[in-house]
Parts: sequence; structure tokens; C-alpha cells
Amino acid sequence: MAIIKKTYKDQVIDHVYELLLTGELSPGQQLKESLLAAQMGISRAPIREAMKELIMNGLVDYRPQVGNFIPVLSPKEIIDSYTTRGVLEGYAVMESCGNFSAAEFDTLFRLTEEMENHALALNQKLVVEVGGQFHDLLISRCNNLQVIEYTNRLSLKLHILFYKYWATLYDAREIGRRHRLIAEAVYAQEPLRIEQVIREHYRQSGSLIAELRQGA
Amino acid sequence: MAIIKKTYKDQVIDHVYELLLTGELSPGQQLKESLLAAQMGISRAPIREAMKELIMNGLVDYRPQVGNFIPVLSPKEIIDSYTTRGVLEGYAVMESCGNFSAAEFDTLFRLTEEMENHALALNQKLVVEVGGQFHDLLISRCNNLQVIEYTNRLSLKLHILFYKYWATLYDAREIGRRHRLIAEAVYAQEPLRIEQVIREHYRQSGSLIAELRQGA
DNA sequence: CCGCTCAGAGATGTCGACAATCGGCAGATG
DNA sequence: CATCTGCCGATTGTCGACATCTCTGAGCGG
Repeated sequence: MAIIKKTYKDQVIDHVYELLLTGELSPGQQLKESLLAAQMGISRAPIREAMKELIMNGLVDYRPQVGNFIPVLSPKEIIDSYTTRGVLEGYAVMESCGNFSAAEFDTLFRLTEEMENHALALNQKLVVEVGGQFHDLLISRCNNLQVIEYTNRLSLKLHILFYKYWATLYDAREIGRRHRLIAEAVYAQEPLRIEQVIREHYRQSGSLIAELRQGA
Repeated sequence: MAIIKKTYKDQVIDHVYELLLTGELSPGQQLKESLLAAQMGISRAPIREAMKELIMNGLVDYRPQVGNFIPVLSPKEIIDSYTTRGVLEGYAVMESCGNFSAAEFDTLFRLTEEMENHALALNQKLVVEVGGQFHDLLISRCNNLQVIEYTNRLSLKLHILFYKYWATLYDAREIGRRHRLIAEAVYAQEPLRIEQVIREHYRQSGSLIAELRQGA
């Protein structure tokens, strides 16, 4: 078993993730170091450490001498972030599409079906979870660690900030159709098509989320 | 005039950049907080703040409970980093190639010639500087801030870590040829060709630097 | 009524000291 | 001689207090 060391800083990060996912923190809100420190019963030092990491991942906006804020992303910024993820993930998969085994191709298609089924059953939590597995598998064969690092950073940021919108983005059929498109392109091992379809997927998802967020 | 306030943290960052560029810090070496604090006459707190930012930009490797180290990049990691920059920059330019003015196209070709001339005159410092202007101009028309942010981060990291290799990467003719290829692709406004040529440029540059570093 | 000044509150920035943890070395043990 | 164990020095992790900066709004003058 892998033992994991949890420094205070890491616990703070997890705590803020929770606050964001549960909606206790809203965009634009300030994250006050003293308040967080008091709530968690620790000093401000590890809070500040955690803030730096959150800033690095784009989950917190930092204004010098003023404070840390939950970012308020404009529609364009949302689309840009998703588009960028599409660029990175598209490249990662394109570059590594020859590394997949037959079993992994099968898994891709199986996950697609699972997602569609969970969506039909309106089990949105499982849709998101399986969706995560799908994309994790997609980039798992890429050995360009730099690309993977940036991809994962963006992925985390978008997951935390827009988790709640995922469930209602597409209906069940559309979810299946979209991911089948990706899986088929990867299976066909056509680099250009892979990049194109993944980029398009994220660009459209970003646009939809931007609209949803606008309406809300 | 824009007034800029230099917090200690920012000064520490600049200081470490200097140490890296002048070679006073070598890959693998540890950056001890106490030592840096003593040398700069400040406490460890702003040092730690600066470390976080350096870590975020990939200029420092962080090992929990152990310390901060100048990264030792393997040849593959060097190539991966340059490849990733090519992917990001390629997309940025491809996506914004329609936004350039006629004057900016002219500038691109002019900078290319300047680089070649400086290279012929063996003025390597100016080659690097004009090269920076060339690439800054290339991505200046991109309005996807997320892509620009990642591109600039990677750009900074590679600049600081491999500045000293740039000068001897290519001979003068090759520098001219390579950048003319890029400028022409942008001028032609052919998206696919732009991405392809920029990716290839960085992939090859990364490979060469990896070899040079190996030999040294 | 509008705009400026400036003091106060509250936030971040910095400090020096203490605690927790890691890596290596000496010595014990088989 | 090889290996394990426990200690030791050094470095990072955390703390509470103080310094400095920003924002706000009350008061004043035009």
C-alpha cells in the first residue's frame, strides 16, 4: 500500500476543492487567509502555501496586496480554457494513438456505452465519473509528460469550476454519439481526424457551458 | 508611467533568474531557503513565496520535506517541453493568422533578415533578442489568453534553462531559412501548414538542444 | 451637490522562532 | 563482511506577531 503524506497545505487544498464543488464558494468571492486559518484551526502559513498551488492551477485569482478570489470567468475565457484543453488533449491522443492495445480500444467503446446508459438512467454522477475514466484512458498512452502536466492542470481547473454543468450539457444520445466519434477516430488511428474531433468536442462543450453559465 | 511595485518575492524571483542565466546555479543543485534568505538579507517567507512561483513555471523542482532543486531535464524531457511549446504556439498562430496586418507581415520578414544578419555578424545576443521579438509578434495576435499563458510559461522556462544553447543551435543561413519558413506559412495564411511548420521547428530545436546538453 | 482628503479597519506581506521530517552515518548484530 | 537500527545534523513545515498596503467612507471645501 502506498502511504500518502498529508501536510496541512494539502489538506487546505482539498478543503477548498470541497468548498468549490459544494458551491459554498462562489465566483468572485474572496478567500481570506485569516478566516480559512481560523476555520481549519491552523495558522496562515499553510493556507498561503495552498493558495499558491491553487493559483498555479487557475482555481484562484491572485491580486497582489489585495487578496485571493474565486475567478469569475467570462464566456470567452470559458471557451478559451476548453479550447486549450482540446488542443492539448488532441495532441496527446494524436501523438500516442499507436500505443493503444486492442483491449484498450474495447474499453474505450465500452466506457462510451456505459456513459450513454448512465445518462439514460439519469445517473449524472456516474456519467461524469465514467467520462473521467474515458478521458484518462485517452491520454494515458501519451508519454510527453509536459503535455500531460498541462492537460491535467486544465482538466482539474475545469472539473472543479464547472462540474455542476456537466450533467446537463448533452442528452444521453448526444453523449454517446460524441464519445463514439472520438473513440472511432482513435481506433482508426487517423492523427488529423483525432485532433480535429477532440478539439471540436471541447470547443463545443466550452461554448455550451458558457451559455449555461450565462443563463444562470 | 506605469508604477511597478516590487515586493520582496518578485525580487527573489528576478534574483534566481539571474543566478540561473549566469550559470551560478547548475541543474541538480539545491536552492536552500535559509541560504538565499541570508544572502538577500530577508526572511524565509518571501523566499518560499518566490519558490512557489518558480515551481509553477517549471524552473524549480520541489520535493516535499526535502527541498527545492534546479531541475535536471533528461533529453526526452527537453524534447517534450519544446514539442509542447510547438503545439501551443502552433495553435496560437494558426488560430490568429488572419489577424495580422500588412505591416506586421513585413515586420516578420524584416525580423527574419535581422536575425540572419546578426548571426552572420556572430552577435549571438542580438540573435536571441530578435528571435524573441519574432516569436512575441507571432503570438501577439492570439486572443486565447489561456493558450498565451501556457505558452509564455513554457517559453520562460525554456529561455531560462537553455538560453546558453540557443546561440550555437543553427548557423546563420539555417536560422534565416527556418524563420522564413514560418513567416511564409503565416503570410500564406494556411492553418495546417502553420501548425505543422511551427511544431516541426520546436521539435527539431528541442532535439538539438538535448544533444548539445548531452555532449556537454 | 460633487469631488477631494485622510483616517480607520481589515486584508496581505514579512519576520524570527520552534516543530516535524528527511538523509546519511556510526555502531551493533548476524 | 553485509545488513539493519538508532541517532544527528540540516532543511523544510508551521506558528503567532508585527509591518505595510488597500479599500472604504466620513468629513470638508468648492
